[in-house]
Amino acid sequence: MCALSGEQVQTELSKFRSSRLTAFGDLSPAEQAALHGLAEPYLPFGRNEVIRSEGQSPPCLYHLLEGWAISSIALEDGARQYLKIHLAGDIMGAPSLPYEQAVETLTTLTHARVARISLTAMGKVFEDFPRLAAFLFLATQEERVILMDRLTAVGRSDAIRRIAGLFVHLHDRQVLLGHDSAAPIEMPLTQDQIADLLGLTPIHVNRTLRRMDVEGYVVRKRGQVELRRFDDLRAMVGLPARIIRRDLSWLPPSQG
Amino acid sequence: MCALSGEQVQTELSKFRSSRLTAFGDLSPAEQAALHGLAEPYLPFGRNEVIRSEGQSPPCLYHLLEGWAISSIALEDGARQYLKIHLAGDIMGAPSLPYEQAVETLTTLTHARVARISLTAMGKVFEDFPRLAAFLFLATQEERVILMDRLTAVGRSDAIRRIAGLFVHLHDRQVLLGHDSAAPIEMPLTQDQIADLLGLTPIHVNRTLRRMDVEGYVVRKRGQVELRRFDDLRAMVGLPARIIRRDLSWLPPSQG
DNA sequence: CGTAAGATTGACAAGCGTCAAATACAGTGG
DNA sequence: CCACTGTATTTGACGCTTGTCAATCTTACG
Repeated sequence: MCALSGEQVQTELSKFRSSRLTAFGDLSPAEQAALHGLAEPYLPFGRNEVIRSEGQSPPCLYHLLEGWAISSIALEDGARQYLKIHLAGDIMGAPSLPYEQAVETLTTLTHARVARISLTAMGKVFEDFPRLAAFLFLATQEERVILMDRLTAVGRSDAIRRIAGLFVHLHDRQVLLGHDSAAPIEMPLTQDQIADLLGLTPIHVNRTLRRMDVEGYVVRKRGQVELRRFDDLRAMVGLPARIIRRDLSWLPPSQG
Repeated sequence: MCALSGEQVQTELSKFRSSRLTAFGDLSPAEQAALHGLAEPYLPFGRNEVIRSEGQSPPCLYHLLEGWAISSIALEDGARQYLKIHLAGDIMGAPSLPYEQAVETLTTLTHARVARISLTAMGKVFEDFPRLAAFLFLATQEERVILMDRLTAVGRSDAIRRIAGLFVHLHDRQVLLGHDSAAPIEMPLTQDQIADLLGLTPIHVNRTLRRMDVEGYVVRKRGQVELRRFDDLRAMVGLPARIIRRDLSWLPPSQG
């Protein structure tokens, strides 16, 4: 069940990047060990390869160890909506867990390493590590807010603001992963893909990117974008920066 | 902390509608008791009253016992995006839990009864009722998928399909709450509100609704909508019906 | 050096937004 | 019972953002 569509399986046990969860609090050694226990041997993928398609049954979980990936939903008329950009450390496929069939297609954007996550191991986390389970719960709420902000952007702002929002979002996430805040952000998406992410057409994305370039908001380079006037870009988005809460004293205590 | 903005507090202990969670599996008596223990005395609200505003700190959880409510995010330019319609039984405010300040504003659409949910009681659920915690985790993933489908609709379909999607979605949820599948659906939203929900203008919503009426898709009544040609409406949306998975054997066993 | 993917540009059309005003409707008070 | 009033719906005219179609250009890479 849940076979990966790659060819060969690597056996190196990967280091579980837990940056997304440690944002809420430090993990005990036992909790870290539990997280490590989730990951199975990883599979290597090339660029633009499908990790798993929507409709696959039963759905399962994946851990992105290295590289970029993206999740999408296809409409029957052939249109495609990109939902989330996955960076190294992300858990992928969780939205499909409650359903008979996978909801989203997972595709690599770059070369990537992906490990399947055992569902029973995930069940064990809820049983033995309540605080870790609560962290997973909170991380899912965070994902929900990211989607809410995206929906707000797509529903209520024009092309330039949506693109600004995308760049600011990617900037913030890459800084969290340790990138220099002033450095250009990595941007391996094509204009076609940006269009499917923001509910636009590639032609209009092109027009708008060019305008942002001319007006000095961004400098486009090969595979990356330099953000000038960053404060102007963030202000343009029209949404507040989301600040993670430090006081989570209502959570259960750490185990081990 | 987390005071409700209503005036008087009622003390009747409400029955916790757990329809959203029992979709995943039956709850043991102890689990049901734990759920009941979450709810505090409830507050009555009138129509179009704010339950809590975005920015409130610290954010907390609410249980909608009766009536309709809706969550929204405001952009700085005054635009507003409605995110989710809440029906009786829904837990509201969860997306804000990881953050310093509440992300979404909660407003009633009809007369409503709302109970605050204690955060420490919620923490206890993770500690003592892992299976229930996993149900909450899955329910959150479900909410995520609902948002993903909405984003797909707003990003990649025209006005009539978005409205069809809204009607089909409300139909399905009301059937889950025990309504007759063939009966007209309850629809207390104004056209302005439908516009803010779907990323349109009220004028265009009006034009499109009228067209749907003329073409025999819907019959509009006072506060409700009768869906004719339901299969055509569902097909128009272009997304598959999402079927909840029965086999959740990977979850921890029931307590008590 | 050839080829394909991606980016760019132009012309045109359409869906949707904006502005403004009229109409229907429910609830209220006299 | 009937004006009164605010809210919601409806309609029209017009324009802009964005989409569509088609072609060209650039770049990466074998």
